[in-house]
Amino acid sequence: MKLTTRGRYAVTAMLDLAINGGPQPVSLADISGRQEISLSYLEQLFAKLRRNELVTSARGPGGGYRLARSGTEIFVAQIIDAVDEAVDVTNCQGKGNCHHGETCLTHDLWEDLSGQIHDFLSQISLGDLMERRQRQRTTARPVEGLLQTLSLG
Amino acid sequence: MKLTTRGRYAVTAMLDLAINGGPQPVSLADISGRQEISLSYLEQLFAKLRRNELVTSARGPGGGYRLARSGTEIFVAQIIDAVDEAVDVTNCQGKGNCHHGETCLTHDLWEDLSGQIHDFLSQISLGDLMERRQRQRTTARPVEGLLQTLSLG
DNA sequence: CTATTCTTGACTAAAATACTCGGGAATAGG
DNA sequence: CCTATTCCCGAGTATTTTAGTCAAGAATAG
Repeated sequence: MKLTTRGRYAVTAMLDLAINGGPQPVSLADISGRQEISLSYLEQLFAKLRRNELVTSARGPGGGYRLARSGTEIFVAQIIDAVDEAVDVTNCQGKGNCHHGETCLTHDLWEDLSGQIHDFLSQISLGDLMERRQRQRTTARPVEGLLQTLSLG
Repeated sequence: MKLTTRGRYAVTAMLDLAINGGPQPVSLADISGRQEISLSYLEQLFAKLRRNELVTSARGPGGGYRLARSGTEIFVAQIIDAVDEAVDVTNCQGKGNCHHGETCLTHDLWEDLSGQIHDFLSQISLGDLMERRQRQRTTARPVEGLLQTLSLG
């Protein structure tokens, strides 16, 4: 699990799709305009999102992308996994060629840590993000503790 | 909050220090040998760790680094923050120059997400990691659910 | 037929990462 | 004092990743 701007782009684009889409597809040109992400870059991202079956596509005029399923069934972790392919936990990937056994331990450790983060992001769906957005719009309260109720409540 | 290999290097090195250190300092050469991280790279990382007051240093023969305080008082988030300076949440950093207000929303959203992860990693100390390592050594059980008891229990 | 939109692959500029190198400054031990 | 050891610091560099361009093509609605 990596946490980079690319992941943010992808989540942003998917959220745009969740908000502005529905039965009718949304073109990448639209998303590009709204979110100010270059069209060609979006194309690359969506190629991956499609391969990971998070979106479906329709060609031709009026075409575009649709969520492959309901926003409540698409999770942030899935989106990030789709575009930010897993970090290679370098050196000794299970090869056991570590010197004193120590090295491998710290790798396991890191894997576990990112696993925990992964689990955490696996609990947050696009639906949750939309719901929160709604709340933020209606009530003009400052941002506080996103998802307290969702994941750790 | 970013999650990269540099952060892993730093956590690994700090854990090495926590394990192999004590009242007497540990030289970077030692850590470099054990963890197979280049000495010069370690120097760069430890310069940051020192500036962030996570370690103290002693020059001259027999010198090296010590944890600035007990391992139970040093948290993974602090280590990562020290070496992986915060991502700039690009575009419109609070400038409000976003088009439809949508862009800023997704940025807030991402900030909140990484904030959550930050909080999570703020709960895990070097002491916790050492404790876990101990458990793993004594009992030869497969790795499972690191920190369940710690953070989400 | 044509404009629109996805699809693909190759290529590129810029940034970040993971280093190297060289010199210096402090200090423990002789 | 001398010397080896160790931290300290800045500059430079190779590699990788990121973010983005470009060009050609295939599907399809109207």
